[in-house]
Amino acid sequence: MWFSPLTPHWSCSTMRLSQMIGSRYKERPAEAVLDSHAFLLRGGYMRQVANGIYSLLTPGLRVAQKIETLIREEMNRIGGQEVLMPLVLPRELWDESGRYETIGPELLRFADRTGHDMLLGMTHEEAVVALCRNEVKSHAQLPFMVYQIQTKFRDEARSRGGLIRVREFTMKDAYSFHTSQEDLERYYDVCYDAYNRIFARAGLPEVTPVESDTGMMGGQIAHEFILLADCGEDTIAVCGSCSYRANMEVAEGRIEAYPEDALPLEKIHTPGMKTIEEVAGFIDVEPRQTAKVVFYQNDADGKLVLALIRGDLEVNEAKVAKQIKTLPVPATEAQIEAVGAVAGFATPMGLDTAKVRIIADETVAASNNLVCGANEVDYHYKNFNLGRDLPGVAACDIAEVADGAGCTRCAGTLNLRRGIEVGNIFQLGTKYCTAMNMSYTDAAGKMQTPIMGCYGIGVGRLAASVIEARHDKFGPQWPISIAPWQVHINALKVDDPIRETADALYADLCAAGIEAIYDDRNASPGVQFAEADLLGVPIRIIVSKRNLDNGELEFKRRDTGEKGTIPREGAIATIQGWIHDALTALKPGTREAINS
RNA sequence: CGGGGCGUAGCGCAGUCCGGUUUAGCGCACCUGCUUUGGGAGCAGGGGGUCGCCGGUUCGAAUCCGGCCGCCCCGACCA
Repeated sequence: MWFSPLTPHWSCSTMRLSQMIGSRYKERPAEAVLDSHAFLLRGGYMRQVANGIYSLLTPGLRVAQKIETLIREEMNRIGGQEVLMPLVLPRELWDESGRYETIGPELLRFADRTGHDMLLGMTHEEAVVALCRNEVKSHAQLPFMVYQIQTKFRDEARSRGGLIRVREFTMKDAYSFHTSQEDLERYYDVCYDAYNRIFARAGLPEVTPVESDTGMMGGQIAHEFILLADCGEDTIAVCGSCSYRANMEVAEGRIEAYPEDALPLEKIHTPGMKTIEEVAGFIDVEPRQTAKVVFYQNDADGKLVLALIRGDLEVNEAKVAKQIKTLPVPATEAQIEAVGAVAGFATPMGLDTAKVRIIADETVAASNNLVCGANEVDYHYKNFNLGRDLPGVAACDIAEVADGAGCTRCAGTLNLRRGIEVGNIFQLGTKYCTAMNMSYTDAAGKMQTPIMGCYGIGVGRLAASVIEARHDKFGPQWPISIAPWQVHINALKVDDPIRETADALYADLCAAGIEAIYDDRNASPGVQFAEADLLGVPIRIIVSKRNLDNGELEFKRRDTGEKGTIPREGAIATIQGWIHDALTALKPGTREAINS
C-alpha cells in the first residue's frame, strides 16, 4: 500500500532509512571548521537557518531528546520539579531585577503589537522568582528545586562552531531555594554530583568541574563543567599534580616572593625606554624585577584606575572588574595625563588618590627594589617598594595566571588548556529574591528571603561536545545513552532471503522496544557503511549472504570497535544484553538523593 | 563593533582579473532504465539556477561601477 512506509512510525521509535528526511553527504561543508559542526551537517542532524540558529532533523532531535531524558532523570533524582516558563517575557520582570538595563544587546528586546516592551529569555531567574514568590510562603515549603528544559535566546555578537556557540539553544536550567547558606551549599554539592553523573552517563566522564567567575550573575561560588578541547573558548588552568582546576577568570597562581633589603629610591635616565622589555634590558634586570602600570578609565565611583603588577605578569581584567565593581576599559593617553601620570613612564607614586584608584597585585608586594616609572618622560625609579613607597595601598590578586605558574594548592605546576563549558552551577545568594521581593515566613513567624542557586546545561552544546570527544575520520561514535538509535541494520546485496531476514530482524527489534534504524535501501555496501558511520549508531548489524548461509548475522560496534558474528537465532536477546551492558558501563554508582 | 574571506543547483567547486559560442559549466547528490553490490559502483538518458539583492555603465553583465544584505574565520564581547 502506498502509505505503508509510515506505519512503523506510529508504533515504535524506529526508522527506515529509505523514508528518513534529510540526506547525508560525502563532502565536508565549507563553512564547518570544527569536526562536530561538519558531522552534524554531513550526517543530516541539522541544517542552518540563520547565523547561530538551526533546525534539527530527526537524528539530531533524537540525540537532543536522549540528552534531555537523561538530564530529566538526574534532576528528578535530586528532587527537581519540572516546570516550563515562557521564552517571551515582559520587560517589567527584568526591570525588577535591574537586568533590563545592565545587560547589553545580547538580550533581544522587542515590542509587541500594543507597544509593550518584551524580551526573549536568555536565562530565567526573573521568571522563576516571579513564579515562586506567589507559590511559596512558608519555611515548610523550602528547600525546593524547579527546573525546565526550554529554549533560550542570546543575541551573541558572534556565534560560531556549529552547535558549540549559538544564539538560539535548548538549555536545562534549574533553580533552588533555601533557608540558609548552609543548605544552599549542601544542595550545591548534590547538584555538583548530579552533574558529574549526567556527563558520565552521556559518555563524557572526563568533563570536570572548574572554579569559575560568577560574572553578572552575582554570588560567591560558581563552577563550570568543562570538556578540555582545543576548540574550546574558555581557558582553564589545570594543575598537573593535584585536582585544582580553575577558569582563567579566577585562577590563582603561586606568588613567588623575592625579598631583599629595601634600598633607597634612585631616579635614573632611561631615554625612550617605554616597554618592560626595553627598560629591563637597558638597566640589565629581569622583567620580574620591574613593576608595570596599566590604566583603566574608571572604577564604579568614576576614578581613574591604576593597576600595578610585576613586570613579567599580565593584568587579568576579570579580576580587576571585581575590584573596581565595573568592567575595566583601557584609559586614553589624555585621561592618563589629566591625573599627572606619564604613559610609558608611569608610577603610582605621587598621584592624587582622590582622582586615581590604585590597585596593586600581591606579586608587587612580594618583591622589593623594583624598577618603575617616574611620571617623567625618559626617567624611571629603581628600588620601588610597595609597603614603603605606597603605604596606604593594600595588595590584591589581579594577576593573570601564566602557563607554568606554580599551583597554590600543592607543589605542582599549572598548565593552561582550552575547554568547552557544557554546564555551570552558581550559588546566587539573595540577589534576585531581594530585588524581586520573594519572601517566606520562618518558624518564628519572621519574614525571610530565600537563598538561591542556579544550574545550567546546554543540550546542543553537550551533543556537539560529545562528537568533538568521540569521533573518528568517518563520523561520530555516539555513546549508546545518547545515540540517535541503538541498533543500525544494514542489508547487503538484497535478495529475497536477505530482505526477509532484515525485515524480520527490524520487526523483532521494534517489538522488543529496541531503537533501530534500518537501511532498507538497495544501496552499495560502501554507501551504506559510510552513512552508518555518519549516524554513529553503536551497534551495527549486517545482514548479508556471506553470513546468512550459516544462519549468522554480522555485527560491528561503532562505540568499541569490536566485530564478529552472532547466530540469527537468539540475536534479539544478544543485542538486548549488549545494550544493557553498554548502558550499565556508562552509569556511575548510585548515591543518596537529596530527599532520602 | 574592528580586521580578513566568501556568496554561481541540495553539497563541493570552475568561470569573474581581461564583458560577447556560455542556451551558465563540472563532480557528488536527485529522477528513469539496464548492469552491478563488503567501504561513498558503471553505462545511457533526464530534471533542477531569477549567478545574494537593488541600482548604474554598456548594443550586450555571473563578469565592470555604486549601495545594501547574508555567511564563515580572527579579534572585541559573553551565565
